[in-house]
Amino acid sequence: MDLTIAEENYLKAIYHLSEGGKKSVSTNDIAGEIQTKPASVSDMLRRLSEKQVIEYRKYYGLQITESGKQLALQTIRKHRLWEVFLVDKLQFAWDEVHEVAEQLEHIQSPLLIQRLDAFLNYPKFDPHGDPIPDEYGDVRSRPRIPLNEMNIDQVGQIVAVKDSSAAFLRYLDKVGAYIGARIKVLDKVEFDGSVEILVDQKKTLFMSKDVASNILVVQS
Amino acid sequence: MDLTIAEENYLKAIYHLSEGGKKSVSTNDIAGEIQTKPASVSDMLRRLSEKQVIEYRKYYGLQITESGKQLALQTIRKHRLWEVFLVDKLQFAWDEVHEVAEQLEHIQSPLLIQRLDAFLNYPKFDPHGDPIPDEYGDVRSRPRIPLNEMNIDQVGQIVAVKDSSAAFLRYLDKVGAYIGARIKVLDKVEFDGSVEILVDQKKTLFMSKDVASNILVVQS
DNA sequence: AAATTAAATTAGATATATCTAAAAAAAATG
DNA sequence: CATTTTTTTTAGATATATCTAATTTAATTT
Ligand SMILES: [Mn+2]
Ligand SMILES: [Mn+2]
Ligand SMILES: [Mn+2]
Ligand SMILES: [Mn+2]
Repeated sequence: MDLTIAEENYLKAIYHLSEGGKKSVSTNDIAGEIQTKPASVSDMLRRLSEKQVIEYRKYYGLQITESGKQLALQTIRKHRLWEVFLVDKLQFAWDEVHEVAEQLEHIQSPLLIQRLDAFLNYPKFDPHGDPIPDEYGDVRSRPRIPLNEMNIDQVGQIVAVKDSSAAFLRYLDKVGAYIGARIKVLDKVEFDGSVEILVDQKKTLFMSKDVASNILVVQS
Repeated sequence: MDLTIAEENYLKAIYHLSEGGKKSVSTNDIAGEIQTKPASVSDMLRRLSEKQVIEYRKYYGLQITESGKQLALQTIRKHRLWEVFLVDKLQFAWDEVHEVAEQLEHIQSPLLIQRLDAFLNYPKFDPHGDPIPDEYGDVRSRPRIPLNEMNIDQVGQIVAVKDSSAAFLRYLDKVGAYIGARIKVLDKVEFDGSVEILVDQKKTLFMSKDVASNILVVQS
């Protein structure tokens, strides 16, 4: 029982919103996530429910089913593998890959994904630091916290970004914050939550709380 | 003015049928080529005509326009580049690539194709020996003839296949006829048009006229 | 608790893409 | 050249996916 491209996009959005720590996923949330109107979402929820990838009671809410979760994870797996391909093999910048991966993730061919995975040397994370689910849908996720939650003098390493928009990623390129960079918190401003960090033991950076909260780190 | 995936598939079929040396392309031909019903074709011809990629008069026939030809060539370019990628980089066999390339050819990203072309080292031919149009739609086609039109004692090289079906390609694999192989015609049977050839100066092969007519060679 | 506001769904429309069955036009046949 | 056959198109139906506007349900406020 296959999903259409639209259904895959909706299901992926639902999965992301579900995992995003929100108690319940609303019709408006989904509409916001995939740039569509709530009326269209209601319609799609009915269809996804018929295909048993979500459980849905009108006006109450929805829950992704186990099979829905597996399908979403496979689409995410494909999306992230293609992103690695674009960056590692075709020299795309990390802010240029999203739209193309959004298309490539819908290509149907198990053999293709298996071979692509091998060709890329079984990567565990995509260019934005997000984990790549394996073929069984297992995700090995590292414990990671937003940079703004670190305390003064603590050290760590940037491992991912929460916001993958081109604007944010280009800003990070510009200031020299990249995945893998070692950082130390030099100062935190109580008033607005902004932070000052040392990158790679040589460069000092100021950033707003908003920016810092979209940078994910592992402490060391 | 963009085409949908279905429109791209129809236009590609029309282009192939037009180039195939046929004087005129019929509704039934198109239906046969893309596995659909003539009624659906009529409907699509009206739409392609509105988008000015074909000139179409009901019951009379159709002609692909210059802009239609360019669009078809770009889709063909993408299809063949992806085929090269699948075979050269992901170790697909030449009989496994068509279905996947049929999907990949519709991915929209000029940058992707430009980078893919460079990554593959600007290949001129796909795994079936078909020429890859350049980004301006120019095709450098070699003069090539069906193997069954060669005469006894003539020598040449296999450069392409006319039929790219998995069944035919697997047969060629089995008997050891591959693109690039040097051949010599040892014998031709007048009665049924079958031929006997020597491959790479060591292996002798018998093949029916039907098989030979689907193998394209350059004489040397 | 009634009234208001917000969220979600339904109704009805449009666009794409396909099909079967019927009708129309063109081609082939005697 | 009239008749039959084939080809092509149209009519009408179905499925997907989206929208706006109207309605319904739930949540919030007074
Ligand atoms: Mn997508
Ligand atoms: Mn990513
Ligand atoms: Mn295709
Ligand atoms: Mn090919």
